[in-house]
Amino acid sequence: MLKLTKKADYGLMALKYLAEHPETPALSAKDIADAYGIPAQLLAKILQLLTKSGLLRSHAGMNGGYALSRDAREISAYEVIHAIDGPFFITSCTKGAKSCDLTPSCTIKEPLARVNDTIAGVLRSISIYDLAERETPAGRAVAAQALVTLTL
Amino acid sequence: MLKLTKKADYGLMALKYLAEHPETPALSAKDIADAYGIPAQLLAKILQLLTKSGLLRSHAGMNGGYALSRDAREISAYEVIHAIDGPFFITSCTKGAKSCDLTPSCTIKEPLARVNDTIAGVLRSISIYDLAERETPAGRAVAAQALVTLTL
DNA sequence: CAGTATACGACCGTTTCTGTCCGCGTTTCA
DNA sequence: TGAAACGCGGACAGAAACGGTCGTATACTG
Repeated sequence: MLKLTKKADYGLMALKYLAEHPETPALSAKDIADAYGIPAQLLAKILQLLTKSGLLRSHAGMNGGYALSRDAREISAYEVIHAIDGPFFITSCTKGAKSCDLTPSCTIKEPLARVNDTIAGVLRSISIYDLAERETPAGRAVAAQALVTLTL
Repeated sequence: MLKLTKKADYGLMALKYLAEHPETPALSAKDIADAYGIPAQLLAKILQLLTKSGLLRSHAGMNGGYALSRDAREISAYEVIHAIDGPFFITSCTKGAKSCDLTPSCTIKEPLARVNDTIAGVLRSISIYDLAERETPAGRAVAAQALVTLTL
């Protein structure tokens, strides 16, 4: 419940890794998988999803692999999660048009939809660059600050 | 992914329903289940969990049922979700002490933990009362405002 | 051509989720 | 006192999601 899938996790890790190696033209799925000790074939599929969503660019053949298609600052965690796990919904019901069938049941869904938007906003405010930042000096102020207002 | 379970949903709906009927001394699981058209036996178990967590008070026997143990304003959505689905974690790894086994893999977990806290904070700022509020005049200002600061 | 890499679909084992069943204890009321 | 209405709690089964693997086709490099 309210948990990222491992796929999304892996995807974020992979993008982070790519963001940390901007010098190399491309990194293969295996390279990244080895770096983190995650299943290579699974990672490959995740990277393919990210490629289809336009977050990565791929190149086959020797010395091929994947590279970020934009600056790490311009890729949000939300985009990554959305690309991998599909549309983002807190509730099981609120899936597009057809809500909870009949029954005026889900009067609760409306406020929860706002919560959903709030969380999505938080995720949107976080970029891969934010995740990739190495050392975080204790005394340092805020690197990224997301002001979110939840209005019920 | 990042989705509430139906149980949590049902739990929130049930508490909302109870909050909307403060006059009645107690409502049975069946009453609430019928009101929303959800499986009665399943709801019963959910309400039992909420009772064990101290959010509800139960009374057996005829005309028994459940009632809020505190004012609806004093029960947060977070408490409900936590009571039903257990500890709240965005990531699969961050479960207490033992993180992602070996490999310095999850350097990504640290920033995500903050996201986790942020979301938890949002959920904590929402009470059952907020959910239960009926009409929300379009022109009305904010009913509840949660200012959340995400610091990466 | 040989080697390396992505692309993509099929498949499977495990876990989690949802929902049901059943027997038990408790309270109320006739 | 006994039946009915209710909460309590374990066991369990079907369904779906998840995590991961395999095999094969395709694309690029040298």
